[in-house]
Amino acid sequence: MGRKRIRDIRHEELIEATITAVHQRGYGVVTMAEIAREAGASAASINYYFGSKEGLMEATMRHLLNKLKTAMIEGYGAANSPRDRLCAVMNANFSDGLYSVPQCSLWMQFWGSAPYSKRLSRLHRINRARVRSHFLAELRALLPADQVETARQALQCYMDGVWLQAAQSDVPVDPACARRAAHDVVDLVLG
Amino acid sequence: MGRKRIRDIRHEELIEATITAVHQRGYGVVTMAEIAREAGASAASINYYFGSKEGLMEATMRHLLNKLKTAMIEGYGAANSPRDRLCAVMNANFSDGLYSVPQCSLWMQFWGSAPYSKRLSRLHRINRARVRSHFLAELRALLPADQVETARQALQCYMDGVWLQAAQSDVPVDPACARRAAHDVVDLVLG
DNA sequence: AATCATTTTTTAAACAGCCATTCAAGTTTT
DNA sequence: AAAACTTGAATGGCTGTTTAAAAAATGATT
Repeated sequence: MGRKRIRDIRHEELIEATITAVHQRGYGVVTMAEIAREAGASAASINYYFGSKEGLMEATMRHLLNKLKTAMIEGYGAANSPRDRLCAVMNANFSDGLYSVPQCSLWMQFWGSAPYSKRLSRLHRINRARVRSHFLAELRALLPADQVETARQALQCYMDGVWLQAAQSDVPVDPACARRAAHDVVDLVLG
Repeated sequence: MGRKRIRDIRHEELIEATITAVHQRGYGVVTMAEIAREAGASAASINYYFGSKEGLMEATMRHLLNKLKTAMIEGYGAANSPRDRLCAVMNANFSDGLYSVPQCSLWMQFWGSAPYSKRLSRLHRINRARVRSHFLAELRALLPADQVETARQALQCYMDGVWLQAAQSDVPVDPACARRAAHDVVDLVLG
């Protein structure tokens, strides 16, 4: 039990430091030394735990994707109408623990880097496919077949767009407010 | 007359090469040498014409922003109802000359880098404000006041989201198709 | 047309700096 | 004692930028 403790603690610390440091300095520019300083560790220890810079980035992305997945599953279970389940997907993306400027910033930087890394683009593809199929499943129960795809694109692109905007905000964003706006958009799309 | 020719030719060549090279390799990773090779020139000549790597990037962004501005003004003049003008803004963003994978890719990378560069973030802010005010002006004529802001966000975020998606596509995108989808979304939002 | 001084354009090579990664030598924990 | 953890320092490679010198274009003068 104790054997695994330190390893887990360092993993979390370094991933949190990565989120902060990447947000502050930019994905392509941030250095191992900066991330290490943010975590109060040394650059060498990052390689000890993650093997390489890319390994750290992948682990950080996995961490965020897991948070998203968890939030989604949680909200999905509580909802019991198609419309509520649609909103649950939105709520997950705009949940308190996920929808913050540093995390949206990181997400956007990952989007930018994904096309150039096999490992990152795989994660990206999987996540996008999951969101997509959730949307489709609910929309099919609510709209005529020929409107489903338009509605899905509108909702999914809206979600991405909001994150993109949040990533560039220089003031903190308000998750509750974003959720309310998202519900308005859902209602708008459902007519 | 002939005096200015070479300078202008090189500017265009290098900017085109930048779009291609950044799309292929990524904004944060692409090197001066790679861009130069793409243009059939030397890295030193880039500095001769643009002063620095950042100068080249700024010039490239300005080039794209100008294309967008031109396309927008053009379509705006031809439209003569609020709804058509809304579509004109969309059409500009999805016009044949602008809506391509490499250019969307560049745009996304630009979004990611903007927060870390005074010069780039200024360009970004100006462009976003222009789109925003165009949307608001038309929506005010079409919707009750309390729905205008929701509708604007839905449309603007949708636009950004579609670009984001295009940037990650590994097959060419279809501008005409994107415009049609955008019109559907406009109609959806207008009810 | 031909010459030649001047300006503009081009690049190879040198420069200076930075960074991810490795490694050996320590420290701490089990 | 063994295993796990930590890091300072060395390594090797790569990058943007500068420089100096050559090549090409230009324009004035003959």
